[in-house]
Amino acid sequence: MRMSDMIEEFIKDLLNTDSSIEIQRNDLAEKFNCVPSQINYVISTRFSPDQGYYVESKRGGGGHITIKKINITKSNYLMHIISSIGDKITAQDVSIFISNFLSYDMITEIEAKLLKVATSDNVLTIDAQDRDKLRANIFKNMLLNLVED
Amino acid sequence: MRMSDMIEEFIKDLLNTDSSIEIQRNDLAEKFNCVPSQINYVISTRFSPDQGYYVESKRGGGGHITIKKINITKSNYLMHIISSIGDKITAQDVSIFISNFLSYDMITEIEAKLLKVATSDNVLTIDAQDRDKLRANIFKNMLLNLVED
DNA sequence: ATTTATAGGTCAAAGAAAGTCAAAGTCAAA
DNA sequence: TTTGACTTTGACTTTCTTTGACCTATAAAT
Repeated sequence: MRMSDMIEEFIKDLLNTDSSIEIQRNDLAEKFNCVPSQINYVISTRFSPDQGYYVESKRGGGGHITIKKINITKSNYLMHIISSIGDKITAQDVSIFISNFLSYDMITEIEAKLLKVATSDNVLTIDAQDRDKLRANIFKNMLLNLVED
Repeated sequence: MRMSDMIEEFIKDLLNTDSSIEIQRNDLAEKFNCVPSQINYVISTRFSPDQGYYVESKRGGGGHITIKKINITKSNYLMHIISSIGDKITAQDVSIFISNFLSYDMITEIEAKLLKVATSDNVLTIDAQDRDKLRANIFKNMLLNLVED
């Protein structure tokens, strides 16, 4: 298992008992035997606002990083996501969204699989230049259909 | 015996003990003394959706290829549908399939909507010649993931 | 006030995998 | 014996992760 994944898991575990946590970058880096900037990498790729997290930090003595899990309603969240997606999206970004929908219990496992499959690189067998555009279109339209009516 | 056949056999052996496996392309290539892209060839010719396999992968450090074998006996009907669909399908035919699934209570309303929207003409914004082919691919892969596992 | 120690932030390069595509090879059937 | 489907190979590309050098902000000490 990748180091990034382990760190991500560790943080998500913390967030499971507490919706807002405070970590110390250097401590965490030491715990996982990695460079401190690795923590930034994990946070920026797995705990972005789009993913429903709010992050703030403070430098200097007693510095720390606070990560908060935001709670929003399903249709609000979905609508927000839909409008935030531009006319292109990568498979990775889709996958981030999906794991968040899951962690918020907004969709079922099967629905997650359907979303993932219908937008995956393997399945979208067209020129790479056009793929992200097509993917955004499919994804947004599928999401629209998940918004409660 | 052809190398492709040996690799195919090897992977199928793995899948016999485990319905979902994760391989490392380079490792496997090394094991068989072939170029890595040979693995892609084997996967694309022997582990397609029509053959009951779902494939996904991730690049970069810690990258891997996941191959999932769908349990055919559990969902003969769906597998039959999947393999009966050629490499092209129209939106109309998809829609017929979907209403059948619904009337047999094989899928939920939401799943039906997801299937429909992900394969609709409006959403598949590519040249008409390629659309039915892409649609078949998306549809089959989505169905594969509805097969209970 | 200024300095020093203590955090965290940024960014780009290097590394680690996998994907693509087309050329070249093989082999059986026509 | 030519053709065409299938296979093998490798150069090149893309994606994701790890690492480290350098930068900035804050607090504590002087």
